[in-house]
Amino acid sequence: MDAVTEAAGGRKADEVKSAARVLEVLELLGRDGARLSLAEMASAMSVPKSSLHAILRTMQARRWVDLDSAGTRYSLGLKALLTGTAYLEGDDVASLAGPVLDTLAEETGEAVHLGRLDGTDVVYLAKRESRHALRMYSAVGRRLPAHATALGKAVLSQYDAAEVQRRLNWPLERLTPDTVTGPDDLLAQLAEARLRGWALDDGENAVDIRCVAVPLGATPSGGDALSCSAPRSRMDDARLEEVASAVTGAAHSLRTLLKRLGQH
Amino acid sequence: MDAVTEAAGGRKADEVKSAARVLEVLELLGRDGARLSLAEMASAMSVPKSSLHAILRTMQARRWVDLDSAGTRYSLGLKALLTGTAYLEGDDVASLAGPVLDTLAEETGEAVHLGRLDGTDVVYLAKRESRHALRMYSAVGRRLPAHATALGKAVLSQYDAAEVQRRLNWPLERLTPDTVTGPDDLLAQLAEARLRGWALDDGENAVDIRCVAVPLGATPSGGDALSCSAPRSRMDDARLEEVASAVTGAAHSLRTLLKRLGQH
DNA sequence: ATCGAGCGTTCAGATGACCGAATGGCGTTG
DNA sequence: CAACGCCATTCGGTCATCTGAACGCTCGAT
Repeated sequence: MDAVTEAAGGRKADEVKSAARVLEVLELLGRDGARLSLAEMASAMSVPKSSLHAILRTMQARRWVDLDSAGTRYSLGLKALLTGTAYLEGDDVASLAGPVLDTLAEETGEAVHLGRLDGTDVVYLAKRESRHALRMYSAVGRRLPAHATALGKAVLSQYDAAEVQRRLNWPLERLTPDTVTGPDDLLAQLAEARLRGWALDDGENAVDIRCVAVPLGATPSGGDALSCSAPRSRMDDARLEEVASAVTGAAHSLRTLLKRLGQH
Repeated sequence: MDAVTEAAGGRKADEVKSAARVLEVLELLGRDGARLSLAEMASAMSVPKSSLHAILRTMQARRWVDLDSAGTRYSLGLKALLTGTAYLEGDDVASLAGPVLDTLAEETGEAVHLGRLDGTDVVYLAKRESRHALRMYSAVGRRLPAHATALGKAVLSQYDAAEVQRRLNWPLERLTPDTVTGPDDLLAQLAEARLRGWALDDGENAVDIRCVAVPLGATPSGGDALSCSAPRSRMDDARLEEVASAVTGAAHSLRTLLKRLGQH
């Protein structure tokens, strides 16, 4: 029955306007690295300046946004730091993953990640850096399109074709020349991943980066997966298999820890 | 000129009610590790259930809070993860501190922190873990009273007595038997820290933990400091001096990096 | 089975927020 | 030196949110 609200190209139904705006401000400042003026934000959000002004005053008073000394540029405040880390501490999967990621990072020597599917994106929940000098960039909280990452494909491989069709926005966004964009290609890759037990990203998200991921199965909060990424120069096909089995082992350990937790 | 707003023992001036409530929800879920029901939150915040209900619906639709499968317990959502890390990425001090902390952690082998004063609290902006098995607990985003931490005292030692009196809430909260609570004791410690160049926390915040901190001087966003913490068993007076000089060196490096950045 | 306590949810009236235009301050341009 | 552009900020009328009480529901206890 919620189709009614979404139909007619309409606004969201019963939303509290200023509540939604607060969240939109946080998302805006979080995305663009901050440093925006009131006028810039108002136009970006299509909200009257005067309305946004009152909201920003409230947020500033509570230290959720900072105003620079000139009084003209807003950025995220210190209170914003609290929520991110608190989310991770309150999450069973993320907090149990620590030791597993440590082990996996040590075994492989490469960058390893815990990711979670959120809509059409994958969000990094935790990471361990590669010990090599040549590193890939990543950050906890960062989002990447699910269809272009091993993590995303690992999670999606647990769903059936109809579910995948429903969840993603077609056509898929292209990030590199190798990004898969059509449903047929993606579904074929997912089927392969399902059989094999792990998903592959071969330069589909960042050129020259190969990445292997294994889904964690039914976790309370949607779909999680573990991955290991490295530059192609350190990840030939043979090495890929090695890494995949290490990641599979780590995923198995984490699943075991989660089961144990579930039984109190 | 910001004294005007704080003066007059001010009631909340023009706050947008639902905006303030959104932030309060995030703070509440962030503090208590989440898992709260609507009724619990409503009573904790002294807000009618029905009002909070609409706000939580809005937050849930945007994935800033999650509702468990039973539909009765709220926790932080995935969007909350974005702001915390974005704050750190947008902050010059925090992003330059990485390598400096790495070096300091390697030199000392103990837990090292970058902290920032926020009101009467110190917030951890970054940390590196001790390499010993016996570790102290800490987390980025976590808050501790400034007067009971080396980080807080390091920052406060840069202000004069009147400023310190004004900034803190007297009497100071007692966390351990050794916490200083009176103005005279604290001001004496701050004067000592100013002369010596580093501040000390000797079990005033957590029993058996000793911590050394050095202020970073005038940073754009208030007061920052670097610290190194260890259990008393690994931190006798001689070791304290050693560690203090390592932290001082690290603080100097970081100040140099910041100056260089300031000159483009 | 019956009751009751707790939960999330709904609704119509009262209150407070939102909006657009107008104001005053500041740095930059002609 | 003056005029402009851009900025944050204020103010009263209109409308949407907030409110408190009532509802249906799922539990656990009687």
